Amino acid sequence: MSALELVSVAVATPLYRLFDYLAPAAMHARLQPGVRVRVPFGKRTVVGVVVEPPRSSSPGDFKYRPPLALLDETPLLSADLLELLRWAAQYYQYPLGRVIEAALPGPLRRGNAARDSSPVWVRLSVAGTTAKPPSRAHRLLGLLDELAQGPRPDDALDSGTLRKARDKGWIEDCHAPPAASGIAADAPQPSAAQCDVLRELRAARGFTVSLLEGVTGSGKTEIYLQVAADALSRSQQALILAPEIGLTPQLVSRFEARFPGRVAPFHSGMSESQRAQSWLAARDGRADIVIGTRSAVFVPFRQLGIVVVDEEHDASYKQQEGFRYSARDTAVFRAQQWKAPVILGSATPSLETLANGRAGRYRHLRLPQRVHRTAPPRIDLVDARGQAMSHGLTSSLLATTEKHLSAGGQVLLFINRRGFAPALLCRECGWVAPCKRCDARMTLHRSRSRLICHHCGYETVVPQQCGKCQAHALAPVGQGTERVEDALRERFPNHRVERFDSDRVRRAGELERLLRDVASGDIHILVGTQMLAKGHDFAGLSMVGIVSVDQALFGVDFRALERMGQLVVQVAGRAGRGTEAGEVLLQTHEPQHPKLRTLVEHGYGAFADELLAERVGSGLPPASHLALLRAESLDAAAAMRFLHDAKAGLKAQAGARRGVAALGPVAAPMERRAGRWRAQLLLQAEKRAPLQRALSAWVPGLGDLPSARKVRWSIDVDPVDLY
DNA sequence: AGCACGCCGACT
DNA sequence: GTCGGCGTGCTC
Repeated sequence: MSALELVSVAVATPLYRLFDYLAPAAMHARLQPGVRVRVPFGKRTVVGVVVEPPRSSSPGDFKYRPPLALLDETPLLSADLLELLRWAAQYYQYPLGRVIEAALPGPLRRGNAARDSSPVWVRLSVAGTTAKPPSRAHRLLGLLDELAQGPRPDDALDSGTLRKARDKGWIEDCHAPPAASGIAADAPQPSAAQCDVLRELRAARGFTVSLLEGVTGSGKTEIYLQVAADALSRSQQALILAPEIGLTPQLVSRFEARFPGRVAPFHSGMSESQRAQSWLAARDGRADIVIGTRSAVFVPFRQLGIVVVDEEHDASYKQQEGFRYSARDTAVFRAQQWKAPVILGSATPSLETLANGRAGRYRHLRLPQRVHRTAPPRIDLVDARGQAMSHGLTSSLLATTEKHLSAGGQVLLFINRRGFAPALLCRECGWVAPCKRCDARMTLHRSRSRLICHHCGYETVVPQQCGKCQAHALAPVGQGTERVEDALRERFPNHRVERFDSDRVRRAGELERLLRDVASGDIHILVGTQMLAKGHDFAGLSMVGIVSVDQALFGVDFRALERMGQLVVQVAGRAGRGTEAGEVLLQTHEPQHPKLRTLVEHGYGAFADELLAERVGSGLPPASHLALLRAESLDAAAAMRFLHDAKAGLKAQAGARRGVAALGPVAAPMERRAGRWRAQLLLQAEKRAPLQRALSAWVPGLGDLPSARKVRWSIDVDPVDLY
């Protein structure tokens, strides 16, 4: 062995390569893959991760620099985590250093020690139990009172008061009370359908993927709880993914109630240091169940035994910028790594997952019945053609709303559009207020008296005159949540109407507060966007009105219809009280649209089958595999030029592109956005392997094209939309 | 991405 | 005479 060895280090840069450092003999044994090092990088110092075992150097290697410091005694990233990250970097064509950066919680990414800094617990000392602080020392008294109930973690208490109490000798550190081992006894008796599903799941050995199809309220969460219990009883851990933080608290509390002290949450609503704690707790086996959003799929485990992806169809599992991974697909890879089963749960499975089920790659399990309710809601179409409309609401929709309100029911009206109106039109000349930075119309937000572009955030005051003919004839066209909210307030002045969208519900906790008012019956009419479509159970909701889905029927994106169907079924699922089925009305100007008819007459399954058949016919996913090279630039022609060069580069790679078609480049459906001109090149392949081969040979060199200088580009493997 | 180097316009 | 614009080159 030579005195100096080379180590390959992944550094967070956009470069598709590793960097070698020359390590002194004293470091060799400890420079194992997964260890973090502080290294000089250009003029900076950065934290990198060793990704290859050290190898011997040759005399010509003097150009390399030594690492400045070794940051871990034992690898921070286990071999299996590193394997996962390497797979993701390869599959999604993103530099390994940046993949690692995205997978590590902030403190660990910055090189902080990987130690358990979970809170110290404190309790009353013997002296503390009889302590008599002066009655004016409110805080001190409060602390002693609280500790009289039992030990508390110090991070939940005021540090100044703690210090005073420590100085007096009234409190002392202690161990955290042991987490209740095993499982709280309140697991309900599973239904017959749940028993069938559980029997199927338990019969499986090793890696299997199961699609668990079940409507809202069919008891999917109980299945997750039971399979997690199975894993825990084998001393294995569980990973549970949910699409949004908004839904995680409920899931966390149900798991926390069943498995006290054994759950580690992991989502963007937590502080970075809390996330680092959960990450380390799972890695070291101190936490048995990790529940989190997308990024939790990269949390390391000591012994992973089950993976659950709830609402697997949800688009938020796909990261839409930077490292564009799919947490659902990555979760499947993880389960395979651990030879563990994975459950993909949904009432409205994605076409990808359904196709895998039809092909026999995934098992398809069903929970057909609602546990507490009878029939799933029927959806009735309301023909809006020729009907009198008031702010987008037909008189029949309003009449049904009135019927339910007077019967004491609550009503949800769904519109997938924020603001008052999606356009401001001149009735004289037809001019529509445009965004000056995008190929888009400005949305009128009347409550704030602003025009706002929903694509770039650009805002202006509301103009009084037409921008073209100066006429004072501007009128809002179409409707958003604000307008429907106003219309309902006017029509039902004695009922409380609340709006649920990201404008109204800005701060954390606000949604919870409003939902409490819904639960208590204070709110009678809920108007909102997809925020209302997910998760929340509304016990008193007897009617759901879908104001419009017509844009989706003619949407440019190939997934527009699929998403429409999922959204409609999810929103419709909110309706129903106790054992009464709810009433669901879907208002449309296209009541004869064949897809809409299939959806309401034959249900999501038949609807999905039709869409799948069409995808096969048109060669779109899941019948093919796509990768999208996007580029944007302030210069109108630069993005297109780069994509042409990129395409020429692909064609030059003779062998590599067999089985891969390159379509375009074409201007993006919205060519100008936020002042940038955008274009895209689509790669399409029947099989994944040739696409992957072509990408690996092609993407790492794209940044070296001279025309890449003037553009921002990105590659999106398995894109969810083509915008 | 950072960060530095390098070569041409409006300011104390 | 300089401060600073962003083109272009490099990162073990």
